[in-house]
Amino acid sequence: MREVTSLSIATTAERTGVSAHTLRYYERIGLIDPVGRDENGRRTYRDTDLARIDFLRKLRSTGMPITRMQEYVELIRAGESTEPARLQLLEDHRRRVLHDLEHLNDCLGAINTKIDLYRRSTP
Amino acid sequence: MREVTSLSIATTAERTGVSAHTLRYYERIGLIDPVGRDENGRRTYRDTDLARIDFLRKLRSTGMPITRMQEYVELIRAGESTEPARLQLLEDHRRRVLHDLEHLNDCLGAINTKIDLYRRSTP
DNA sequence: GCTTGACTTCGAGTGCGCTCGAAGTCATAC
DNA sequence: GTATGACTTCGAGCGCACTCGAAGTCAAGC
Repeated sequence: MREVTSLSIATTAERTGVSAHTLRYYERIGLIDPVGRDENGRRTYRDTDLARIDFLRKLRSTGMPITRMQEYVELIRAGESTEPARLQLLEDHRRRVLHDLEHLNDCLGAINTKIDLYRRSTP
Repeated sequence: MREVTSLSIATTAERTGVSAHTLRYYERIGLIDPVGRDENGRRTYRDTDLARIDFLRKLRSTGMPITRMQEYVELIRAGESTEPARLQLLEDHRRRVLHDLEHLNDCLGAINTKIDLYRRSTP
């Protein structure tokens, strides 16, 4: 038996780390294109869907707001001509991520300093 | 004229990047010890208050929940004997920050890959 | 002496991103 | 045939961390 390319919402939830509730929500708000359905009307997810979800998850978990993500997928739907705009959007987001990395590192420094302080006073 | 060590809430807000509303909120929920007051009952912040606020801000902006921060300041209030517990709390948080840094870097890679892809197809 | 504006308290409101629950359908297992 | 359990839709609810607004006080400027 081969690996099937069509997964249930439960399996998709498990594999992507996005709850079934959230998967439906993402579809509802247009973040995910309507996925396929089986003969019983149940959602079926393909590898390409999974890939999309994974990437969206990465955008989300790096702090991109839902509305921004909606813009992004709108651009995808609008066709190839929007590639420069998509590039722009991702580059903007990358700047944000780089900034966050810097900030996190900065804060890490302060936390380390504090930890060292406690270590010295409580050996 | 020397730098005064006693700042208004507005100046403190400006210097720390925390709004006056939020400063009062933090005090209300016990994150900041009650600060001094001038003869008119207005809050006055000292350098030590600023330092505390700055550090709390760093904890907050690295994802520590308010409740956790409350635990931390409770430990400080409870005296020196809680230093090991504070150390523990900060070390736990550092682990979290390190994990987040890793995650952010990971996502950055995916974003970069996508950007490269768009750059290639839209030269 | 009145306006301005920065402050005070308090509780209520907001925005985001889920998260949940109710009520219903369907297919397989027993 | 009925129980189980995974799914469906839909709208409502939630938790977090602020954020705001109303109503009042006070001091300084004009």
